[in-house]
Amino acid sequence: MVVTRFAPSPTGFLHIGGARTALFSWLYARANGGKYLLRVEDTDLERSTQAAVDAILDGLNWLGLTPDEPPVFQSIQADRHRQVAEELVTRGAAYHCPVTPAELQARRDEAEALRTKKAADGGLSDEDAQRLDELLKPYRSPWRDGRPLPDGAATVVRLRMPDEGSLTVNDRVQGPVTLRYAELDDLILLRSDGTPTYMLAVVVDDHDMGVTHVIRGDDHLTNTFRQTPIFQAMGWDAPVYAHVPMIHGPDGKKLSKRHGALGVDAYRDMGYLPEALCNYLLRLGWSHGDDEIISQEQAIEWFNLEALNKAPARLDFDKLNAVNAHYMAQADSDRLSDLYFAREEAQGLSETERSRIRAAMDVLKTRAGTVAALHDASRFLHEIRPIRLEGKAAKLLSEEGKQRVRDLVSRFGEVTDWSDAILKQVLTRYCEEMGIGIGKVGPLLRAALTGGAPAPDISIVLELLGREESLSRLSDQLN
RNA sequence: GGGCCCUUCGUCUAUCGGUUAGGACGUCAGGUUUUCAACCUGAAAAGAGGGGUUCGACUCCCCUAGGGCCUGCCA
Repeated sequence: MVVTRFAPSPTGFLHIGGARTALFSWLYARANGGKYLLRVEDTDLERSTQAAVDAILDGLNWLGLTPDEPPVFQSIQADRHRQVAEELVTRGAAYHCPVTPAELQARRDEAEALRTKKAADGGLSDEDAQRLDELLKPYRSPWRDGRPLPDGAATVVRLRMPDEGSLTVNDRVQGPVTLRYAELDDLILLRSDGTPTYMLAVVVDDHDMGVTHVIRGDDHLTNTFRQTPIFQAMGWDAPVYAHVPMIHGPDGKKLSKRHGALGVDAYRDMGYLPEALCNYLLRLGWSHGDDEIISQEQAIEWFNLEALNKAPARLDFDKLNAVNAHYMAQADSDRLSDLYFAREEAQGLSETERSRIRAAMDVLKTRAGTVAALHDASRFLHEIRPIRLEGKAAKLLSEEGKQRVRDLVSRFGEVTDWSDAILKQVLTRYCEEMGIGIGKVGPLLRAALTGGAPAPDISIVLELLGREESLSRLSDQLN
């Protein structure tokens, strides 16, 4: 059975890139009748927070990407990880190494110094060049071949990376990728305090959880070559890998807070619908012919790893907005009303306003691109009497203008079926009888009815406002 | 520095050796029109550069340029 997982580290919110890989993992599991799991990679206890865990769970929940089983917390598996590390040592695939972080840092510093020297002087003495060469090679501890450990020294456990040969991984997105083992260090499996590192923990957990397909950002592509040898040394089957390209900002640079590296909660706050965000994210780097609007059912049916692109994609808010506008128009009106009323800017609304908005939602949702935009789109339904006309609108209210409003108030007053279609008839008939274009009264009515706020067709505004409110707003202008 | 990955309209993408290189968002023009939208019609807009392979390359190969990732006792 196919088992996928999403494995965020809880050091911040669930960002858009994470949401996308979660979506892909979820879809792949669904498409193959498999299971989708969540593992919280909290091995770095310093930086992991409960708030971040909550934010990630929240975000996934909002998007509908809830895991099929309760989340696994990596930190509580530490004993198991240690046990595997020791097993690796007894198998000869790993070894204890007493070299300290300070010594390692000194190495890097020396290399850096040599490099700056090279850049500055345009060259290096043979001796220095050789030294730099040595320093730049992937790390191999002097203890890898059984040199006796100093008494009482704290050690890390390092993986013994082969010196010869290479590894080819058949990535489902990237295709076959080959790397020579000599390019990789003897990476650390267990820190000197006995805690497992990420490289060890992912491998053990992916194995223990029965993960068959790892779908993750391509920033992990090289890590695959660090992890596969661990699977091999333990005699475990490595999962199938699919490294998906990362998302870039609109400027093509790495995502930063300025442009989109926000938590998915920020997208919710901006008024995007989860299904719209999912649709947009799905189309970012993945395609199914010319299809743009893809339902969840279709996505599950169509999703495949091979159709994923290898190039990074840029975030495009215009397109996201367009997709969202589509889903807004399709969405259930009561649901949208509830979403809007839950927002901060809707807190001051009166009961009357709320019920007007709810009743108007069928119309409003086709005009607002986001839940947030519902606010402006519904402003004309607020209790804004008496409306004061200013500037151009006030000038429209000449004696002639007043007479027309008076005429219309009386004609509208006779309407028994207060519906948009009838009201429109009344209005056009009046214009015909008076021999004027609708342009003569339209702007005036609109101003009197909405106070200049964006609003739908006049007849629809009349219907949404209701007979009493409409007539009152118009009559207000006659005094 | 080294290794690996990437490169079609402004953006997301289709194309899997033979197409007028298609669609979507955005842009522009026109239409509709009582505001703002929406909507309708139309237009402009692309194979990074250079070499090959081939009867024929966006598509396959190589080089260059540009971008990204990894190179941590972070994940």
